[in-house]
Amino acid sequence: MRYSEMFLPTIREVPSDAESVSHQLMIRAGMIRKLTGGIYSYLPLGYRVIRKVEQIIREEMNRAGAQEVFMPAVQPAELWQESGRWDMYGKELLRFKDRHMREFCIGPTHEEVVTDLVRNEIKTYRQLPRNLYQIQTKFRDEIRPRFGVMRCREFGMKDAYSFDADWPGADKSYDKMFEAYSRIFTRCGMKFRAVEADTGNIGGSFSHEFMVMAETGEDAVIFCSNPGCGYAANLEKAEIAGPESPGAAEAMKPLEEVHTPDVRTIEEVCAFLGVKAEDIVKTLIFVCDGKPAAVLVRGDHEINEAKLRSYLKCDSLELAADDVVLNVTGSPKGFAGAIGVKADVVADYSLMHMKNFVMGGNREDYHVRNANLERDFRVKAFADLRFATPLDRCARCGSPFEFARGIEVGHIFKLGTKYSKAMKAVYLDSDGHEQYMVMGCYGIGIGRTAAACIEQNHDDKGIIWPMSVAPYHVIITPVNVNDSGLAKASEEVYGALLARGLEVILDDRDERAGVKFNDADLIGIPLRVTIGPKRLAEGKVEVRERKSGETKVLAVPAALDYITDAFRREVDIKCFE
RNA sequence: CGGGGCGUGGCGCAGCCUGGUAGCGCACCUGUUUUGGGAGCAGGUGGUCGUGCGUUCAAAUCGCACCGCCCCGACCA
Repeated sequence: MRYSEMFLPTIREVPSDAESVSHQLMIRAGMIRKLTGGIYSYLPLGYRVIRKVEQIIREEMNRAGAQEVFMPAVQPAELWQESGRWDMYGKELLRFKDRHMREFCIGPTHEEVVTDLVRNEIKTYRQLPRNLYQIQTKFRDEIRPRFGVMRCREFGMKDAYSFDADWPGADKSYDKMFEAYSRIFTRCGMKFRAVEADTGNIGGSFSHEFMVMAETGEDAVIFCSNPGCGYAANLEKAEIAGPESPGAAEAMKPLEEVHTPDVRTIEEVCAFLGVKAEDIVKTLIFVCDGKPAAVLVRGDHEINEAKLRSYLKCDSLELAADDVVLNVTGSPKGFAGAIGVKADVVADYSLMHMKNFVMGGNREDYHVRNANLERDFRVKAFADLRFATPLDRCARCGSPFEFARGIEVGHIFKLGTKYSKAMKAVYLDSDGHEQYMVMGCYGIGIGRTAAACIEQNHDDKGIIWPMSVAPYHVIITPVNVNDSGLAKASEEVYGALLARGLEVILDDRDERAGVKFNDADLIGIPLRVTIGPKRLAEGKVEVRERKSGETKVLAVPAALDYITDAFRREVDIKCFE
């Protein structure tokens, strides 16, 4: 493509409303433009990258035996009522009515539609397993879209759904997708880790997230430092080694109420009473499916709501409002404790052996010292309810954890029979008995993958595309298009590279060399051929690699071969043989 | 939804406090000189100052309301 004819508006200045590197660069490189909050257009350059990512996904999904379908974005409410998610999904689900006042939504995901499709067509174990996938636009009315295409409301997603006759089969389908995802993100040129994750409102028994490692990632992940163990998980999910063994027996001291006027936070309590955060027990009141619950953790720990939600097995969970706190504890916020609280009490494992601790007094401006389990209050159950800290140890092997940040580009779930039961997706087994299909579902955010790729592959001049997803492989930069010799040579190189099947930009704009070099760097084309008067007089051109900055001066035929080799070398996936 | 910030040519901003002429850089158009890392000179196009109501002789500027956007929290590919 000739640059002079392209719709490629690059921007020199950093847009003021873009925060993350990938967001800034996607706008500056003319890949995307915002239509409205969380809704973006892809311009030609951006869309080429999207199509490259999609193509890699297609190839790997097909290789793994999945088949591509295309399901509707608009979905009837009845299906969602059948699965129970019409009421559960919340405000993220964009709902509307048609002219007959029938209710619909725009699909944020497609478990309902695909389950409906499969239950109507698959009748026997002989037709299983099947894996159907699509690449399609989803809409999730996110509370706060941000970072451009990284977290937006309308976005492209590859979603796949597997249907198996039994659990071992479903495990096999899951493993195949795990393998396919690993190949996909490797081919996209990214460093990633698969980590165990919380299943959220998709549901199911088990899941892995594919995390692209980046300091700017929204997710915290932990890894076991022992390579032989290999445990890795989202911080939300990360299991902490169970209760420690009891320390030296300490005698219980008498409970003592202390006046602590206007002392509410852990920091304030520490300062006022001269105690350490780990000597305090923090009491938070939650409302779980309409019922209050008091949750206890040590003062230096944070409650993990995802763990709490899964432990309590509740659909809705939120911190209690002020009036509920007053009602349950008898005091305003800041003085809640477990003694005499009008709610079930659950506590983190770390409390099991605590003695003589400080906690809220359930009375305004009072705390208590020397509180003790059993003697002063009862805990209904102990569980792992908090976030891991750098002091914690791996639950599997006892080694220390390492912390990192990542961007969730893919998520695979073992759904089990959640949807097949709710929607009666059944088949007849070889004995003629009706059985529920065992499902899995597997998502990849397309735009997010492209954005994550930029987060990992850029420098201060712009994007550095891996060859496999680059919008073009080569850009030819004649230093001066008004020089007829340079123009002619550029056209020849352009034609020759196209003939070799490469995707090429010829920067035929009447701009100064510096402008063209900067644009080429910004949009991140992996290889640049510079054609200038001095080299050309010797029949030579320069080939520069974007990533390394390495420049080779070569005669034209040698340059063509070098470029072709570099292309093959980088797109070739050696890592899988 | 709660907390914070911002809306002024396409982009980045100043002006607002202390009401009275809309201004700067980049981009864009014309001419000219230039041509290997974002050129120089000369001339030029383009703005309902987010929207509405109010205060005032007079509002980008003061007040109120609304809308939009960005950042921080609960969601997720």
